[in-house]
Amino acid sequence: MKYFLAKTEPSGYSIDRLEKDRVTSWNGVRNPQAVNFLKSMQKGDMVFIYHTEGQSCIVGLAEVIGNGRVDPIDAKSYLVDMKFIKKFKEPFVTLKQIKQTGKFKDFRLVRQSRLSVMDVPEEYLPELKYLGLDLD
DNA sequence: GCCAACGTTGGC
DNA sequence: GCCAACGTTGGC
Repeated sequence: MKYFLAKTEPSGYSIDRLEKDRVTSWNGVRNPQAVNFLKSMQKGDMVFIYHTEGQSCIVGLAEVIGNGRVDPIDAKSYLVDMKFIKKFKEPFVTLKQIKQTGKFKDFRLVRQSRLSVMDVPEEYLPELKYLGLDLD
C-alpha cells in the first residue's frame, strides 16, 4: 500500500464535497508527470487530499478503489476512482509547517510546487504523523 | 491579486 | 526540433 498526495482548489472540489459524495473520479489532471503518478495508483493506496487556496494544507485522506482509466471525455486526462476516508481534525498540517521542519527538502510538495499529484515516500510518514496527521 | 516558475504551443 | 511567446499554477 502506497501513499500519494493530490491537490485541489477547494472552490472547485473540496474535502467537504468528497465527504458528501463519498466516492469520486479524481480528474482534470493533464500534466504528464502528474498523470504518471495517477497511473501508478493501485486499489488500496491512500491519497492525501491537499487544499491549495488560502493556507495550503493537508485536509484529508482518500483511498483508491479501482483501476484508473483514460478520461472518456478528455483523452489527455486520466481518472482514478477514490473514496472518502477521513477529514483531518483542524488545525490542518500546512505547507508552511512542512517546510519549517526542514525534513522534507526532497519532497515533491516542496520541490515542485506546481505538481498536482505526487507520491509520498514512506520515509515521510512518521514526520507527517508527528506534525499531527492521524493516519489510523 | 501578483508574479515566479514552469508547462505548452506554434512558427520557422 | 528549437525556442519565443504565451498560458497556468499555486505560494504568498
